[in-house]
Amino acid sequence: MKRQVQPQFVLPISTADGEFVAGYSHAGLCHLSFPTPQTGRAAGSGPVPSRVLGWHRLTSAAVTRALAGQPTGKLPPLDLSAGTEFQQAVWRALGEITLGNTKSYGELARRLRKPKALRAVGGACGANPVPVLLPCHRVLAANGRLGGFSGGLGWKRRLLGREGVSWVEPSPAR
DNA sequence: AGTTCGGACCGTT
DNA sequence: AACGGTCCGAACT
Repeated sequence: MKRQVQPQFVLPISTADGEFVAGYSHAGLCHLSFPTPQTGRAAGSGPVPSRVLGWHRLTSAAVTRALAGQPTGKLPPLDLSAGTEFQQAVWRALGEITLGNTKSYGELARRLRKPKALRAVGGACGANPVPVLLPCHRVLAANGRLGGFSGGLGWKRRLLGREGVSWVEPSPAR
């Protein structure tokens, strides 16, 4: 059961690391994307409700602080309804990993009482609609190895580094 | 010590 | 039916 929740309002977030883009539904923040080479698309449809503007202020501040390796502070309501039950469970668990700490995919799977679903956990992390704020970058492979990252490993290294976390680089071969 | 291989396992498309 | 942001042990170097 998956639903397609298209963001109704799309607003930019300019940071020192580039322009992020936040998408909102009527229920809250439902999408956050990393800066892309081609930026600027203001795909806003119609006037933006003040309630959404308020959410966006929270999102902007949270992203800026997260990029600086600081606590995000208050977050806007998150609309995770686009995900399956399993994905939403993983995403909620992501929110419990505090700043500067990490968990492995296997540990997350165990926490969800599905110890053998560690691979599926990886997939769910990759489908995280709100990266950075839901800290999927704090999920490493076993033994402290870096693991993967949908947004590009460069971002994972950058985010972890700014939080003071150390990791083990993957072996050069592949 | 480190590295490669191969199977096992789960949710998603 | 096939693929992953995996893991573990075994068999190598």
